[in-house]
Amino acid sequence: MKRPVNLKRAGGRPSDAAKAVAILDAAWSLFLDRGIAATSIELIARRAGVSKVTLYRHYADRAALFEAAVLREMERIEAAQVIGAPMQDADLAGALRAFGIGIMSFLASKPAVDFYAVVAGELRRHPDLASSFYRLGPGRTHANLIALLERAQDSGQLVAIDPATAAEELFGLWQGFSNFRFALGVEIDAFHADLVDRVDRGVALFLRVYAKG
Amino acid sequence: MKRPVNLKRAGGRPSDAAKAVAILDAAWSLFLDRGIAATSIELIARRAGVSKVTLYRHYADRAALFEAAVLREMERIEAAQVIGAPMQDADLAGALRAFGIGIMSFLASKPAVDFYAVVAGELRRHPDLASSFYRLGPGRTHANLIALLERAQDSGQLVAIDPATAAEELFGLWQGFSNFRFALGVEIDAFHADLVDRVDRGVALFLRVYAKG
DNA sequence: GAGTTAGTGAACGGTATCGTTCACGAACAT
DNA sequence: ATGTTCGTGAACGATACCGTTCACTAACTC
Repeated sequence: MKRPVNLKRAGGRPSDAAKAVAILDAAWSLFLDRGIAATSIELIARRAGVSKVTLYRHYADRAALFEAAVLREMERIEAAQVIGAPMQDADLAGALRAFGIGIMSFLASKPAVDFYAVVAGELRRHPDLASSFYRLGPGRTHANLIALLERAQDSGQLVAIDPATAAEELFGLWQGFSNFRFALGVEIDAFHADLVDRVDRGVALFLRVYAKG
Repeated sequence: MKRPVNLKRAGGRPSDAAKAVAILDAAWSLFLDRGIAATSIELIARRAGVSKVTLYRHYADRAALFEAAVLREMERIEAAQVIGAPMQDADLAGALRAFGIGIMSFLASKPAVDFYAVVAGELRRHPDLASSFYRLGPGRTHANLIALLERAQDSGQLVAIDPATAAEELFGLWQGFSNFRFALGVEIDAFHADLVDRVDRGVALFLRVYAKG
């Protein structure tokens, strides 16, 4: 029991929160540059402008620091996400369009692409992080899209189909082969340029098949 | 100039090719277990049952060994792939169905999922390998599917559309959210169970919109 | 002021890795 | 038999990293 945390924490020099975030910033940028396994604690401390002792005071060890960095990035991404917000879907096509633009812009954004590049190789060895990632990412998107489609069915705008299947199809129409582009970091500018048209084409095709009346 | 390769290679003990493949086998299995950066040369040599000197005689350094392992795995995968083979497409639906089943079975197969898990994090730092991967993988699939659709257009089975766009849409219908499942290694059994139905649904939806007549 | 905690820079012991070298035996061609 | 190459096991020097300790200063509470 080295540090009796939360025990008689009365006086003493206050912990510098800015250093904690500097450490996470440094760690994340190094993860991007050279990968997780190839990034040493010493290098992180140096780039953060912090002594190694300070780093170890904030994060118990390599693994704890890694998890903290990944979780912070997840939260950032989650906070920046506006997809699936409860929207007025009087106009179903408009709602789908907005949803598609939101999710595809997000997937093609630098934070998302970077995040994926960092954690992709590591997730298989961190099942807890992998499931968190799945829930916050594709799982949530899928659920939100299902909910949207169900509301449209309830209001008689869509024919009766399995919403989960339909949601996969619609998302697939938007995504196409682009998941490979995101993973490899290629042709992303071109994707952005075509994004809105791509989403509109997907919505149009989807509604031509599933719209009622 | 340590080893004047291909110079007066007359006598001498023959190089043991089996050891070279044993090294690649060991390297790949270790890459899968612990990741590329966390796998040491010494460990690879030990698992391959080979001395470190022998390893260095076959592969100049870490990077060369890594590239050799990845390239061999690419070739294996390419050899096992039968997608896009010239097929009789009197029956367009049947041709699309066969194509879809082929490509989606492949993407969900263990070698493909494993390959992706190993190289995903590393490709961003190996642009040459990344472009090779893109060409052999999604690029080739896309091109083959485009060719198939163009033939269908020429024979009057499809309405006039941009084949590249249509190919993306069709592939997207097949894939849906499954790229995330593959990358995370989750729900792959369930995907296999539903694979044929999924492909058929995609083909049906696609043809309902684009089939002529 | 006293007491307590945060932070620094430097150094520690221990371990691991890289790529190489050495002496030696094994397998081939001539 | 001779020469040449392949392979082994062991050790090498160099470097890097981990997580900790030390002596010291800085910042805060009481």
